[in-house]
Amino acid sequence: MEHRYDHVTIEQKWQARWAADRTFRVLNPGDDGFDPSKPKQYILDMFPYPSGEGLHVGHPIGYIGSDIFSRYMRMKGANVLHPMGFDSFGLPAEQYAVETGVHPRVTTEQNIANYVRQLKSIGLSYDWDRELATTDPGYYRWTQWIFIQLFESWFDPALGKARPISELIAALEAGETDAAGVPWSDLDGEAQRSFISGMRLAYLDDVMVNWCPALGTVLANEEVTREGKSDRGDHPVYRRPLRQWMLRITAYADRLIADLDLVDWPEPVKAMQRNWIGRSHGASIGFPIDDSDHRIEVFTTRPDTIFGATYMVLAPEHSLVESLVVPDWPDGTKEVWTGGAAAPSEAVADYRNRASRKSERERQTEGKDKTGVFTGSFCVNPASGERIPIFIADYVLMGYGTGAIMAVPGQDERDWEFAEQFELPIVRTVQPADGFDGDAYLGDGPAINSGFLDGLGVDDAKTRIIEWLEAEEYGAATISYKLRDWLFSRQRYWGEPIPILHGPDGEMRAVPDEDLPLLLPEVEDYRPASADQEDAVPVPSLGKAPDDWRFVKIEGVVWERELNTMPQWAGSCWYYLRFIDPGNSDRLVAEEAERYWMGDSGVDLYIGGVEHAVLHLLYARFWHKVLYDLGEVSTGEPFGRLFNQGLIMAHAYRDERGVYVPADEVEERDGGFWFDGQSVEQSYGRMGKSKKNGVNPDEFFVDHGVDTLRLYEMFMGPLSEAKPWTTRDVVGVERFLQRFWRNFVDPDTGDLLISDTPADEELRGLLHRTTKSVTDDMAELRFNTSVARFFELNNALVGLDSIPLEVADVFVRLMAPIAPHVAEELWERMGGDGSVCFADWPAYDESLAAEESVTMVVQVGGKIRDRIEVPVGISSDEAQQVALASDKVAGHLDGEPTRVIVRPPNLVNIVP
RNA sequence: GCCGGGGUGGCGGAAUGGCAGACGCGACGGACUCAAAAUCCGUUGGGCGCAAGCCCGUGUGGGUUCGAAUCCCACUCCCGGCACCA
Repeated sequence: MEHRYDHVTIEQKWQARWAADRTFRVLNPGDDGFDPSKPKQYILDMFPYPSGEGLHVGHPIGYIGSDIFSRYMRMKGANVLHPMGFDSFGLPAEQYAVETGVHPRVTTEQNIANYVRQLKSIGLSYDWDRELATTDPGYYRWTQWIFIQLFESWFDPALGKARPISELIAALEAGETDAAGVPWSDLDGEAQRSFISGMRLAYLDDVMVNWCPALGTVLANEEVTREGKSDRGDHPVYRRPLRQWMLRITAYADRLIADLDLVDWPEPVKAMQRNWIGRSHGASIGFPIDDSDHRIEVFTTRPDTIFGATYMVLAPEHSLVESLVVPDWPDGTKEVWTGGAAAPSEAVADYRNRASRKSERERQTEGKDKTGVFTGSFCVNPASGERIPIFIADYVLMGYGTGAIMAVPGQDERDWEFAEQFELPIVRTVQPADGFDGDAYLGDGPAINSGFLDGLGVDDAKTRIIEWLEAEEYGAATISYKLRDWLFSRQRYWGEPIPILHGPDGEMRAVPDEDLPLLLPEVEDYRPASADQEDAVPVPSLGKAPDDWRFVKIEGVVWERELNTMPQWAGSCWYYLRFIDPGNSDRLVAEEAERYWMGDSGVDLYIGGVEHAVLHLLYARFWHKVLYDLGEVSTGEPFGRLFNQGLIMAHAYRDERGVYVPADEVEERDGGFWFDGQSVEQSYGRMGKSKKNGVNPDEFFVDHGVDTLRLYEMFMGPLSEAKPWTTRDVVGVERFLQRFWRNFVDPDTGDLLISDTPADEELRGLLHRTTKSVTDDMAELRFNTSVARFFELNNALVGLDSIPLEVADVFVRLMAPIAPHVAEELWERMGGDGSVCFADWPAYDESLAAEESVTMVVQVGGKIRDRIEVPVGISSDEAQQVALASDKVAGHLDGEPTRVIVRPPNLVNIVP
C-alpha cells in the first residue's frame, strides 16, 4: 500500500524541481557555458491567445507532441530552443473591457498567469526565461519598428526584393529613374509625395473594406467568412470605401508561391496557400471604346477565345463606368438590357446603388441568376472587328484582374448564363468534343469561327493570339493573382498603435526610433465608435485618446498621430524571432543568435493547427521575406518544417429542447443515451465549454495524472489526425503506468526490483527492437506506436522477480520524453546521473534487434497454407526445400509447381 | 464546381507490395473475494465444422502482380479548404 504509484506527489515534485533548477533554460551563442559543438533544434508551438476560459484537455495535444520531440532532441544531444509566449492583443479582452471597464491589460495578465500555470502543470519543457507576450511594450516596440521598415521600403521589381525607399528617392533625384514615365523634377511636392506613398510596402489607400459595425472595425478579407460574416463573432460585414493602411503583400506573390518548394510542410497547407495566392497565366487586352480614344483593359486566361467575345462586362464599381453612360438608349438596345429604366444614367445609377448594398453573400448566392444593365456604349473586338455592347454586372468583381472582362459565352459558363438571360449572341470558338451536349464548352479542341486561329488547339491558339496582340499593340501576356494587398488598419483599442504621424499638409512620417515604443494611450471608454446599423462609419477608438497623445508638436508644427491600430496578426508575424533574443533592447534579435537558431532553414519544427494555413502562416512568411531583403534575418523562409496536429473531438449531448447537457453525466444503455432519466441525442464535434463536453485538465491531473494524459493523448492515434476523446479509454494507459511502476518498485518495501543479472536473449531482443522502433517513431512524430511498444515491453516484464538493469535503464530513458515525471522519479531512484532529460538517448544493436527465428509463411497460389519457424539466416534454397517439404503444402498442390517465389526468411509462394 | 485528405473488427487504431486487425478500450469466460472494486489468467473479424480444417473478409467495381488494405483506372460516400477569380 505504502509504495504504490502516487502520481500527484511525483508530478508535483518534478515540476517544482524543473522550475527551481531552470532545467530547460537554453543558452545563446556568446553566453557563458554555451556549447557551440552541439547541433541546434528550434522547436516551436503556435502560441495561444490567452482566453479567459483557460485550457481544456483538447488544447495541448500539439504542445505535448512538440514537447516530446524537444525532450527527445535534448537526449540526442542538441541545444533545444523550445519557448512559449502569448498572442495577447485581440478582441475578447477588449470586449470584456467594454462590458466591465476593466482594462484589457489587467484581464490579459490574469489570463496569461492562468495559462502559464496550466502549461507548467502539463510538464511542458519550455524555457520560461524566454516567455513573451505581444502586448508587452518591450515586444510591440519591435512590431512597430517592423511596420516602420515596411513604411520606409519599396519593392524593386528589377531585383525582385524590398529596398529602403531612400534609395528610390535618391535614384529619382539623380535622374537615374523616373516616376512612372514622368521625370521626377516635373512633379511638384505633392505629386512627388503621392508617388512615393504609392511605392511603399505600407501605404494608405482608398479601398473597399469589410466593415463590421458590431465589432466596430474593418476586417481583412481573410477574416470574413464565406457567409459574409466576421470570422470572430459571426456578425454581418458590409462593403465600404475607406482610406486604410495596406501592406503590399502582392509584391511577394511569386516568391510566396515559389518558396513553398523549399519547405517541408503538409501538402494541404501548401495547396491552400497556392490556391489563396491564385496565380494564373493569361493576357491583358485593351478593347477600344467606340467613338473614343480610350480602351477598356480586360484580363483573360483564354485569349484564344477572343473571336467569341460578343459583349463586355465591367464591375459596377469600375472607374470608367461614368464616362461610358450615354444620354439615351442607342438603336438596337433590347428591353431586357435596360432594367426598365428610361435612360442609361438612371439604369446604371440604380444598378450600382443596389449592387453596393448587397453583401458578399448575396452576390454569391445569386449563382445562375445574373443581373446587370447596359451602359449604352459599345467597344470594338479587336480580333473580330465586331461592335459589342458594354454592360455592368456584379458577377464581375472589381477586386480581381482589371475589374472588366471580355465575355465569351461559348466557352464560359457564367457568360453563357448572362448571354441567355440578356439575349446576347453566342459564338463557339472551340469545336466541342463528340457527344458534347452542354452549354459553354471548357475543354480542348480545334479553334473555329476564329479567323487565323482556326484549327489550332487551345494552347497553340493562346500562343498565336498573344503574338498577334503584342504585334498589334492590343495587349500582352500577363499573370494575375487572387491575392490582394493586406488591409492592416483596425479601429479597435487593444492593438499596437501604428507609429505614424500626419502633418498639416497630408505628409506622413514615421515615429522616430527613440520614441518607440509608442505606448497605447489610456482611455476611459473602450467602446468602439460603432452603431448597430450598417450606415455607421468606422471611427478609430484611439480618437478618444487625450489630446496630449493625439497631437505632437515638432519644430512648432502640430502633427497628428495615426489613430488606427494593427490587426491581431501583427504580433504573431515575427514572435519566433523574438524568442531567440527576447530581452534585446537594441535590435529585434541579435545577429549571431539569429544565425545560430534559424540556421539554414529556420524553425526546425513548427507545430500548430491547420486553421492558420492562409492567415498567420502567409502573413508571417511575408514579413520574414521583407526582413530578409532588408538584411535583418538570414533565411528566406521562417519555418522549415511544419506539422499540423489533429483536433481532439468529443461527443456532446442535447436534450429534447436542444440544450446541451454535461457529457460526463450521460449514460449509454439500451442502444440510446440518457441524462437524468431522459433520452438525449448524441453529436460529435470540437470540445468546448458551450457544448458541455470539455474535460478540465486540472481535475484530470488529480484523478489520473499528467503522464497519463500525455500517454493517452499520444496513444489515441496519429498526431496529425482528428480523434475522439473517450474518457473510458484512459484506463488503459493508467493501468499501464501502474503496472510499469509495480515492475520497478516493490509495493510492500518500496525497494527497486532491479538486478544486474543479464536479460535473457528473448527479452534483450525485445528491448532492442523496442528501442529501434521508438527511435524511428520519434523522428516522424509517430508517438502512438511508441506507446504501443512500451505496453509490449512492460507486459514482458510482468511476473519477473526483478528487472535486469540493462532493461530498466533503457526503458526509463525511452519513456522519458513521453512520460517525463515517472521517468525522472525512477531515474533518480536508480541513481541516474542528473536529470533524465539530459541522459543519452538509448542506442540499439541492429543484430540484437533482429529475431533469432521467424515464422516463415508458405503460400500456394498466394493463399497461406503453412507457417514454419525458420532461422533468420535461412538461405533461399533451404527455405524452398523446407516449404516444399510441408505436408500442408502437398495437400494443396498436385504435380510440379510452375514457379516458386522465395523471400527468405519471411515467405515462400509456390505457384501451382 | 475546383483543390486537398480519407473509408480496415463493437470502438480508437496497427500494418505503405509479403502472416490483415499490433497495442488499447469494450465484451465474454475464469481465478481471488462473504461480496464488490481493484488485480490476475484466458477468449474475442464473420461463417461452416465435434475436430483437423475449410471458406469469406480492409467502401464498390475492374486492372497490374507469384502475391494488393498498400500500386493503377472508374465509381461512391465522408471530412477539410476554396468558390461568379474571367
